[in-house]
Amino acid sequence: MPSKPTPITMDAVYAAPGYLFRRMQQIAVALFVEECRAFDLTPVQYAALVAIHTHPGIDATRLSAVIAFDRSTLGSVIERLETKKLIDRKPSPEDKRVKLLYLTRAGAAILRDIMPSVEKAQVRMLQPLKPADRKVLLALLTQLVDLNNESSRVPLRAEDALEHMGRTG
Amino acid sequence: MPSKPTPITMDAVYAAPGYLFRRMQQIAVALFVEECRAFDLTPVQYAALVAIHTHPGIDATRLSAVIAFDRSTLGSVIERLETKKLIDRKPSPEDKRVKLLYLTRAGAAILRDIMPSVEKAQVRMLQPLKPADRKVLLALLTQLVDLNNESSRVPLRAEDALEHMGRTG
DNA sequence: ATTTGATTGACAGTATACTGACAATATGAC
DNA sequence: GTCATATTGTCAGTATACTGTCAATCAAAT
Repeated sequence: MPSKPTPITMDAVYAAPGYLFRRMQQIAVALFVEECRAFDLTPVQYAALVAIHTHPGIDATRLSAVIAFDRSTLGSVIERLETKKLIDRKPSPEDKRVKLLYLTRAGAAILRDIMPSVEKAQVRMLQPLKPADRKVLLALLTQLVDLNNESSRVPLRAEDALEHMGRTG
Repeated sequence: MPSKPTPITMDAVYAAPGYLFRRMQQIAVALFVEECRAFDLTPVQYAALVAIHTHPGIDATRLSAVIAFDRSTLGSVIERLETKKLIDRKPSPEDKRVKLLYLTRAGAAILRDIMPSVEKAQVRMLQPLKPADRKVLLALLTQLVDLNNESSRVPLRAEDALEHMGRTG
């Protein structure tokens, strides 16, 4: 027999995981921006800086794999970081297509200084839950993101994305 | 004594709730778009259609409160829905500033037809988890979004947002 | 060596998001 | 009735996201 049609109600929207993830993401960004206002860095820019810090001399394509951000989007992010003089872009001697990314002194400094604020924002996101529940949510969310990795447009390719990079960096 | 500085590693980024929420939101959108490709509707457009369906004659400001979307953003969303002839915008007889929103026949039809695909996408998002874990995650996420409501730029104001609407709609 | 195919960074186009501002309009105080 | 204030929709500006395309370049096959 045919299954009954889903009722069209706002409650169905409010209870949909997709809606909840969207809301939570917006809340997360709002808290991050609020805590880090003094540094004028967005969550994306912050993640890019961390990745360049831990992988000096990475190129844009590999950076996009390491933080799972869209390659096209990353272009403008990198441009903004360069304008703010937080990173340097140097042409690769081995591959004329590639531009290698490095933190400037200012970039390394802002990254060091922003950490406590970033921490505060991350704590605030889960603060309303009981400590035990925070752990459960975080564990399940980590699992879910990992298991859904291939469903995203830009799957995360953490360290293995760097296998083919030069050994000099 | 001073607390030790947070180490700057990618693992810290990968484990940060804000990063996980961003990833999961991107995955959720990708799955929604994939399942609903035939209807050419985004998650945001879908939510707006549902809200207009359940609140015919709502105006843009109240719509933004009911689905917790930014008022500025909603302007272009409404415009796109109008271009697709899924909604009508009629001036309010009571308030010359206000434009009231209604589903067209095509809008009501697409909403009815898209429901199974939306359902499928929502199921797929949590599919990788064990059934019991899905419930736990959804419950905690619902709680967290609710408790963080005031931290978002556009807090959700569900039904009470409609208290001051005309009784005619 | 030349051709084929893949990769890199860039760009154009669309769609959320948020900030801050604005004119038109409505509401309340007086 | 008038003035101060608030609200509505709109717009400009910035920042992700994703799609698709492109020239330059590289790598691999022959």
